[in-house]
Amino acid sequence: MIDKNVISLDKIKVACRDCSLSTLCLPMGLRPEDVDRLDAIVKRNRPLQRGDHLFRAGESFRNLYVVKTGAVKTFTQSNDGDEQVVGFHLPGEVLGLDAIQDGQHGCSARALETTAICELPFDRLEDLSTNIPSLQHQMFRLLSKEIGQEAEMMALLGRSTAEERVASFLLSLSERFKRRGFSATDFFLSMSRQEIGSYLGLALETVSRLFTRFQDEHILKVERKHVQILDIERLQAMINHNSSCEQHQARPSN
Amino acid sequence: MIDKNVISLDKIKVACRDCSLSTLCLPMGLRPEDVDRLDAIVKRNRPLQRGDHLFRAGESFRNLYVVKTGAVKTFTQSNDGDEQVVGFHLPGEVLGLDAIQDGQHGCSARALETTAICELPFDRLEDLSTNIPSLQHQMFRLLSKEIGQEAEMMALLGRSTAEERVASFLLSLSERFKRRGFSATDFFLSMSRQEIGSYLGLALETVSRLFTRFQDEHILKVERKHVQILDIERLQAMINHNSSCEQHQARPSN
DNA sequence: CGAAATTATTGATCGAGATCAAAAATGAGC
DNA sequence: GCTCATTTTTGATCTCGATCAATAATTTCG
Repeated sequence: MIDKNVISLDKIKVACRDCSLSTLCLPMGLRPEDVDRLDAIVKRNRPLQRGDHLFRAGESFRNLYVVKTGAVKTFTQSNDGDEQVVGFHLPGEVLGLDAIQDGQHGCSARALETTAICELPFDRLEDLSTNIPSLQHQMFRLLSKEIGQEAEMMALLGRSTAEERVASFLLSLSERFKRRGFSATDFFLSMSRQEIGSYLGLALETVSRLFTRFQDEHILKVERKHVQILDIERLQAMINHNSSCEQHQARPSN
Repeated sequence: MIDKNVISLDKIKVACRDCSLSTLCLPMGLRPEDVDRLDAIVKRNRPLQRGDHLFRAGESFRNLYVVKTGAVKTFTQSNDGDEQVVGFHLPGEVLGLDAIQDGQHGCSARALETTAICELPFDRLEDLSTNIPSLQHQMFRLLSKEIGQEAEMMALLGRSTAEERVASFLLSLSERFKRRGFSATDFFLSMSRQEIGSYLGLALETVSRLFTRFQDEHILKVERKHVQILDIERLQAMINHNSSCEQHQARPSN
């Protein structure tokens, strides 16, 4: 365990220029010298353990955070205690974008597993953006992408059946893992059924039942957190069949 | 009618510095000379009539648009024709933010009533942002605000009952009208029940029934598109006290 | 003006998914 | 190893809101 942490620490010290995520993350489209300037403001702390908070709702906003390895969930908490999951964040994805507006985090973030994070002081990032037009452009794109993705999620929650939601969720994970160099069809869920349900606006039992049904229909093989997608076309058919985005191709996003 | 248009045309020619929306819109926080620089890139065309498209999904992205007067809906269209409303946009609100990412509009926008628009060429806006740090900051805040609002909407769609959704919708409109100097308790809906339902993930009949029920309970007075809020506290109470933890409030549902 | 089209209301029925409940599987601590 | 807590699965029931259907109000247009 201690050894493992040491290895992790080594890995997270990788500079932006050498980071495998650079095509997913902010450095995309920047000149090498500008990547180095960005790298200079990035802080890399020791990894979070499962359950650790990255930030809490109400805390004042100082940094954007990029997941380097692992996974993070963001959530809001209602006054009676139960939480609403707002998003799951995989390596290369940025957290805290909603807090720029009023300088205060609107949701909490918590590691779903051991997770390495890059920390970007936002005021430094703003300064840098005025000096590096391509970084400013990249920032605009990043924020815009988030808006587009959330709009898609709103559409999903507003219109879709439980089946479509779960299919959509699995396909989203699949694509994201694929882009990060992992298997698109064989992966581990780092979140519970409860958390998936909360995110998709479903009861945890419904999520569980759909996993079972998809398995019975030979679309998936599910064993606890381990998911194998056996028939990805069937999953895609479920969301195309009855849903909005007609030409929802794998666009060169980001 | 022709007279009316002439008057409108006069009004929409108001420069940013003299615009009543400047505290809601991009100029917020800018020095007067920077507002003028922003004003210089703003195009103001003649108003849209009800039903006119501002842009269509798939069109290439050139401009951001700010509603000056009137109202606009954004929506996606499914292959089988029916549309999903993504948002309603009131004076001072910006459209097109989701399209920055890939240079292509992901949804269509259409006037709900006669509507005046300010058009901001995005490339010019980017250039200006590198030269005016406070404008860049304002842009980041604008995008961030959109992200936060969409996240709230996701939470609403993911967790709430029909009652909470409609209450939330009315309160949102109320607040937005108020900020724009209109009555917070007496206004006209520019969208149909169908469109409200689509936006809230409800059937139009459900929206209609809730309007009727709220009226029976003396919370609203609704007459077609004309809404008067009689008991705003009751509406607020509906969205504050959450679904799971039910108090002694005389409602059989949860 | 009246006919046709659109939009809103109201009623009746039905079903997807929530909720309640219990058992089974897994993991954590000792 | 055993105990306790958490997570997941599975079954039974219930309910909110969708859907179907008809009517009523409003707008559009000849």
